[in-house]
Amino acid sequence: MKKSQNPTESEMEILQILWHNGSCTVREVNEVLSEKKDVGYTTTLKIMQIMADKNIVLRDTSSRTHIYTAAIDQKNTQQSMLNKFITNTFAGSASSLVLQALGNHKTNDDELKEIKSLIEKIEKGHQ
Amino acid sequence: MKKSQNPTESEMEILQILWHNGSCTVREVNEVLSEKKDVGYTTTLKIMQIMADKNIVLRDTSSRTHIYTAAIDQKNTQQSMLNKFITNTFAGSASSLVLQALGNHKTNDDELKEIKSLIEKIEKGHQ
DNA sequence: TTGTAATTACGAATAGTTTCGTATAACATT
DNA sequence: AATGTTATACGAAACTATTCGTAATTACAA
Repeated sequence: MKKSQNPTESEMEILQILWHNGSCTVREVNEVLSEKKDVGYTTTLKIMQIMADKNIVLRDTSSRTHIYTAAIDQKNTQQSMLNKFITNTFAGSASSLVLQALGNHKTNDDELKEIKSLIEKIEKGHQ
Repeated sequence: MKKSQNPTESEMEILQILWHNGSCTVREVNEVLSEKKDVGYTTTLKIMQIMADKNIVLRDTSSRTHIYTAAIDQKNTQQSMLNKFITNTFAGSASSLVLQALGNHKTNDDELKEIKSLIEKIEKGHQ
């Protein structure tokens, strides 16, 4: 078994689509991708083939049109990338990342509520 | 004016040192870097030269031993990288990033306090 | 002034990513 | 069967990042 690395940027774009839509064909993924950026069909195909080689996605080849499915978990992947990002960009300080993230993005009341209740849970743990 | 790109991973490692220590020579940076990972002097030198080309750092060449200083602001850089990261990895949702970051990292009471007071400020803004 | 050590400059090897052109195969339509 | 359409496979080109060996330069000391 190969060491599972973090996905590249292009691979993440495709993973977002697969996580959101479930199983997809290359054409479906490429159509969503094309809304945001100029990308050729064979480019998307190639990246998805590479992802299949890396076991980032599963590929059902039983019919001519292959069906791709994310093979790695969204939360786990995000967590692993977040850890690396905090180390690399915020010198390991999760809280300074949180402060910047909250300070510069619009957050609705429900989300704030959720964050507050998580903080309270953490504070209880600190007692 | 050139389009300012985000620093690469290796460049970020060096920037962290410059932000923390102020102006440094290549040797100083390389010594700090060597504590964490195996890296040759000329490798560090090369990256810092590239950074000077990109205007990520300033270089004082008046004496033989060049002195490097970060030329980009820490907060701005972190913010720009954070925005990209949220888009790419968290599908644009800052709050889900915050939840994951708080949930999986140790945060001390002072930091939690700071985060709470920021949330209150945001809530006031929402009224 | 000559040698030694430290520093910078240069360039090349490697690896990984991204992109896409072309070839091939499967299928559909007439 | 012939033709056109759609899909995958293959491979190469371009680009970026990383790493480091070697050469050239400079400074200082003996």
